[in-house]
Amino acid sequence: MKTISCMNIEPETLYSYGGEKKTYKQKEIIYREGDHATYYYQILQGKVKLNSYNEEGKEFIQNIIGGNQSFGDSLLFLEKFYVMNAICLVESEIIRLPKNNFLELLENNPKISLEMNACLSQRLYFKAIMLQNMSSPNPVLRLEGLLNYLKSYHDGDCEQCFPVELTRQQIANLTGLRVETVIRNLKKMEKLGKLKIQDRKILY
DNA sequence: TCATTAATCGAAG
DNA sequence: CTTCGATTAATGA
Repeated sequence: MKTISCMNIEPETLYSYGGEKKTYKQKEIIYREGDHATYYYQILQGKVKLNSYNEEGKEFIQNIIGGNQSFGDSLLFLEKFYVMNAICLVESEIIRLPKNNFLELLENNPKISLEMNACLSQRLYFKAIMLQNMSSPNPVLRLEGLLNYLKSYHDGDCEQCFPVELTRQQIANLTGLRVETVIRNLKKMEKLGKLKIQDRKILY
């Protein structure tokens, strides 16, 4: 399984185009739903959550991303507004580059531009798979879909040693299930030998 | 030690 | 499946 390194531009390159490093505190909001997309963001360290809320006020997490990954970039080629919020789960170091500078960077660096295409394609691909799994009425399938998705970001090739660093609540918000349902089905999957649980840590 | 947050469980709808 | 209520474990001030 190939690791998704979506995207990882050399920090030096970003700086030379006017990128600036910024440290966000835990729970700090990077941008909100409805804001204009004006920056390209790349995480150096930390964890960022992309979420939105449904009409009942329940949180739905679109994704949780970590080091060396970018976000907010899919809208840089359009004149649209964000459809989700970006919030730091922990203190994070993030480089942000103004939209126009980013586009200029791509123009001058065909190689990076190509990577960008590959990156966006890969996201579309996994989004499609996620969508299928998440629309399943079977909770085990939803969980499996999410776990496969998360694992695709992971490097190792070993069986059942990929640690899922999410709380049960986050998994619930990611799959649209309730915490209890997540817990119960995770146990069911453990019995089926699909994953292991050690000290509450999920190994997939 | 007190308070808060996360994980679990059992029972009912 | 979800909701409710209650217990227990883990973490931090």
